[in-house]
Amino acid sequence: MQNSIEHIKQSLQGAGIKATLPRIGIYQLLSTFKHHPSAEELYQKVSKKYPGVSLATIYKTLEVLVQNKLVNKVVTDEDKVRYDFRTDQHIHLYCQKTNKITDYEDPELDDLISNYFKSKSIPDFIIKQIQINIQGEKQHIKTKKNKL
Amino acid sequence: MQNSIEHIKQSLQGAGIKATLPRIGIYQLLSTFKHHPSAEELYQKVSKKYPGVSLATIYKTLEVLVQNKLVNKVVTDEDKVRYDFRTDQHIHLYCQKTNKITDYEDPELDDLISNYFKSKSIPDFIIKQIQINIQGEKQHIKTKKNKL
DNA sequence: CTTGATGCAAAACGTTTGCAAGTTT
DNA sequence: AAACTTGCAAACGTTTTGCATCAAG
Repeated sequence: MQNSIEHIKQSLQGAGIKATLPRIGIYQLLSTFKHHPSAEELYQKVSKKYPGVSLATIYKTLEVLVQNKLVNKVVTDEDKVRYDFRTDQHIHLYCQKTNKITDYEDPELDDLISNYFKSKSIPDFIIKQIQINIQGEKQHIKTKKNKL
Repeated sequence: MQNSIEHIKQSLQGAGIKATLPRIGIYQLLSTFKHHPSAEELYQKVSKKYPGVSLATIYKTLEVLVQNKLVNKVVTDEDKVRYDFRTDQHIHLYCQKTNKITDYEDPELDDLISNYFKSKSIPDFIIKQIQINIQGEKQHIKTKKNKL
């Protein structure tokens, strides 16, 4: 299993940081989300499994994970920062109804963009990263009486 | 002149909000920037022309402008929110050296993306807006001994 | 004159910090 | 045992709020 405790532990140790219980819990939990939660949401969820973990530890841990490139920060129009288990280049879908951020996989679009910038460069600007965010509304399809 | 006091006043009144001195000052000042300043930066600059304007008013005014679609919010990896005079779809360049955000005009890329999504849609997701941000480093070209 | 905007100071919010006590290696 | 991590509570920086005063329509 990809995100087993053992695997999580190894990721942490591989990054050269101690595999403490709060870290394992937070990093593992994050790996299970399809959306990208805030520190507060992680705190709520982690607390269920590991009661006593403080919010400060959530923040400190997330910062360590980000510094060690195990996790990515995601900013939003909202106040709070979100965290993403994935650190590779991908597209984010922002649902304006639920405020949830999810991933969108589209290698074709990735290619389109990167090919475009191979031929065209921006004057006096060295491109390090191209970020694409798609805002919109997720449709929650019901099996019966489909609202769409 | 595009961004004259008169023109600014009309924009405010056209949006149905009172054209007060702080609003005129803030909105006009914002129109003159090539980058996208924070509330604090606007406060510093506005204060020079209109001493006595409070930071709270800057925030309240910006919120009103955003609500009335005269100004756009821009989020960054940093703590603070930035504000953009332009409300039409365009690309942002984030300079990682100076933390400045500037506009990048590329109708060709805009077309490329919008054409792409005409043929391809995202399952269960209604696209409202596509945002492209380019992170990188602005090169400050010297006249002689060009570093590039 | 009516309505809505301003300024002030206080509060709120997410996030960070210092430090003593506790864990991991 | 050494080095690092944790929890707590207090501090932080940005943004918001309540309310009395003031300005715009």
